[in-house]
Amino acid sequence: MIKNKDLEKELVQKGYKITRQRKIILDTFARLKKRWITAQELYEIVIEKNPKINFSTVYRNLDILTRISILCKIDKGQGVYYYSLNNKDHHHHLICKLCGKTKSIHFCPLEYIDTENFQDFTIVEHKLEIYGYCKECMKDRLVSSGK
Amino acid sequence: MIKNKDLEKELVQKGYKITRQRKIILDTFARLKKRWITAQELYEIVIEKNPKINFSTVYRNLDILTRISILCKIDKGQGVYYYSLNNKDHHHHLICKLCGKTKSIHFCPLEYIDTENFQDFTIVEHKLEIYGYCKECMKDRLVSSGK
DNA sequence: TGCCTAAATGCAAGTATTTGCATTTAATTA
DNA sequence: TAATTAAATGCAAATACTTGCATTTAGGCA
Ligand SMILES: [Mn+2]
Ligand SMILES: [Mn+2]
Ligand SMILES: [Zn+2]
Ligand SMILES: [Zn+2]
Repeated sequence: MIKNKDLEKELVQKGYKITRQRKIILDTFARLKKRWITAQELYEIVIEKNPKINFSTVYRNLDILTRISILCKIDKGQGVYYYSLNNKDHHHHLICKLCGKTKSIHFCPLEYIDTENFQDFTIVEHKLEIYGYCKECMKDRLVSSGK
Repeated sequence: MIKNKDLEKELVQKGYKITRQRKIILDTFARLKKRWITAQELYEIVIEKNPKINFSTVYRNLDILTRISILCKIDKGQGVYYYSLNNKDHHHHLICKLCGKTKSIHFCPLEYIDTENFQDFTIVEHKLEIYGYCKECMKDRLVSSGK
């Protein structure tokens, strides 16, 4: 169970203020657990509790929460970003190009890369996303292509 | 030397038409060699030769050329995409967060991933980008932080 | 060469996200 | 508790990119 109180503590500790808007946003993600939502979907949930919250406040909070790793932000290839509570452990994603389903993988390329070859480049971040078809969607593809 | 005639041949072979607009775009990338440019920069070069070419034509062509791997598209983290002629070999990028310089690397995570573990997921694409600081920018950072 | 048609373009409107700036507010301190 | 102030918010405009639809055009064929 993810407690929004813990998330608030983390924010305070990093010097951010706990605003009414931010509380609602954190609370929403805590209740959604690991479900992925878009900025638009978050906005719609959030205005139920505070009808005058602004879209740019939503975006600014998504940005901060992502940068401090409370949220995870992914591009499912649909022209919109998806957000959800981040796992504590470092991971990447498999993303189904058809249904958008995602799966975390604990493989990380940085463990395999020969960083000795990059003395002249200091790595600070990386992004790996793997796209394809999940089992179910692959089945559908085979069927519709006449097996 | 990259010849735009070769690029045109590739397009024809894949069933695309060679329009006046497309010729100018291909020619521009061929002449720029491996320099990275944004859609805006391309548009500005291209209207010199045909002042009535439309921005959406530029975007649509960038999209097609990227999808068929004639161009490579990267996110340097500045809120705009950069495009350049693609290498023929599969590669990924190191991107400097300060000056935007990029370096191709021929390391690919898919060679290290244990695909046996993903029988239930069919991989068709992947995206790896590594961000950090290049030698020069790292030097500047060390200096400005008081060595 | 002229006709035909699918593909490409132009244009205008739409979408997702970001930003500048004036105002409000959370949290610190007196 | 009231005063202070940096951070956060609201609002409106900007940016980067995409899309629908009417029109044009490349390239195949008679
Ligand atoms: Mn994640
Ligand atoms: Mn590349
Ligand atoms: Zn799927
Ligand atoms: Zn640099």
